[in-house]
Amino acid sequence: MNVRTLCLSILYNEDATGYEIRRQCTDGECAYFVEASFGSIYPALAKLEDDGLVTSRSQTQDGKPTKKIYSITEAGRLAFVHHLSEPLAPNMFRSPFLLFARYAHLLPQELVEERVTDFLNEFTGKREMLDGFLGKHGTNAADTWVINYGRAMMEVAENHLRSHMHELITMARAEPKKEAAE
Amino acid sequence: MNVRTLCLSILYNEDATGYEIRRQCTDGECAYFVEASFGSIYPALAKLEDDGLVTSRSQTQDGKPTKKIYSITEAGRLAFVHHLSEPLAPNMFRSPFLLFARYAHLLPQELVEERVTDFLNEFTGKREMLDGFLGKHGTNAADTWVINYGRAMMEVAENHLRSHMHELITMARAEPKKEAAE
DNA sequence: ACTTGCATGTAAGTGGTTACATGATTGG
DNA sequence: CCAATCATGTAACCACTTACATGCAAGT
Repeated sequence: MNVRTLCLSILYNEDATGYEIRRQCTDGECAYFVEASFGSIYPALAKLEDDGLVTSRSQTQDGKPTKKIYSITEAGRLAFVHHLSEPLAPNMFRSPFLLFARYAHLLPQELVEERVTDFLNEFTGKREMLDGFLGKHGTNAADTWVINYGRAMMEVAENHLRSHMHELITMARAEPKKEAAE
Repeated sequence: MNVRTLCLSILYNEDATGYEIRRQCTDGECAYFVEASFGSIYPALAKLEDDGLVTSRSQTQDGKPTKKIYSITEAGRLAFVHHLSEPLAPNMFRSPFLLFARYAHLLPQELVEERVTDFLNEFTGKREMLDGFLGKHGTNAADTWVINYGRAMMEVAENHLRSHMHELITMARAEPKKEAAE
C-alpha cells in the first residue's frame, strides 16, 4: 500500500492539500495503521496529477502561503477501487520493543522500566485518540468499524501490559549499569 | 531496528548460518514482529564480520552445500547491548487491510468476505504458531513473556473479528462486480 | 527573540526487496 | 518430472525518510 494509494483514499472523500493529507496521516483516524511524510506525499501527488488521477488548483490566502488543493478525478476513483480489488499487501507489524524485551535480562532495571512504560503510553495515547474520533461528525459505518477494531487492540495491549509489565521488569539486572564490570 | 541488529540478537543465543537466521525470521518465535530476506541478511552478516562483531567458519556437508557458520564475538555482544540501550525505533503497524475496510461499501461482498477471512486466518495461524513455541524446550522467561504478549494480541484480534466481521460484510455492495456499470 | 504552524518542494541517502545466478538432493 | 529444501551471494531497483531550502504570521 503505497503513498499514492493513500492519497487517493483521502481524496476519495474530500479535496485536500498535501499538507492536509500529511496531517490526516499523523493525527487522523488512520494514523495507527498508515504513515507518510512530506517527502513522499508531494512527489506522489505530482505523479498522480501526471497520470490524470487527480487535478489541482492553487488558492492564495492572506497571511498564509498559497496552497494547492487536489481533487480526485473519475479516473482516480476507478483506479482506487481497482487497486483495492487487487491482492492486498501483507500487514506488517514491527516492534523494536519486543526484540528489546527478549533481552531484558541483560539490561538495567530502570531502562527496562522506562521502555515498557513508553510502550504502554503509546497504546494509551492511541486509544485516547481513537476514542476522540468516535464522538465525531461525519464518521461513516466502515470508519467506525475500523476505529472500534483499533480500540479493541489498544485496550488489550494496555491491559496485558499493566498486568504483566512487572514480570519483565523483575527479569532485568537489578544492579546499576556502571557496576557491570565487577 | 535494522537487519544487522537482528542478526546479532540471534547470534547472541547461538551460532547460525545466514540461512538459519532467515528461517528464524520466517518461522521462529519473533516472526510476528520482525522481517528480513536473504538479500538483506547476507550483506548484513558480511558487514558485521568486517566490523569484527562476528566471525565465521565454513563447514562442508555431504549432499548439501557448504555452509558458513557465524559466531558472535565479545565486541558483538557489547555492541548489541549498547544498541539496546539506545532509544528504540518506533513500533510500526501498517495494515493495507484496514485501509481496504474503510472502503468496504465500494466493493463487492464476496471480495470483502474473502479479505476479512484472510485477515482472520492470518491471526489464527500466528496464534497457533505462538502456541507451538510455548511448549518448547530452551525458551527462557523473557521469550515466554514476549510469546504470551503476542498470543494475547492475536486472540483479541481473532475474537473481535469473529464477532464483528459480518457487520463489515453487510456494508459491502450486495450486487456482483460486473453489474456495476448498469 | 524564538518557536510553532502553515505551506510546497527537492536532493541525497538509506534500508531494504526482488530477481537472478548456481547447483546438488530428496520427495511427491 | 517437477517442486521444494538446503545454501550463498550479487545487482538492479524501489519506496520512502531526512535534511535542506524558503518564507511569512501568530503566539509565547
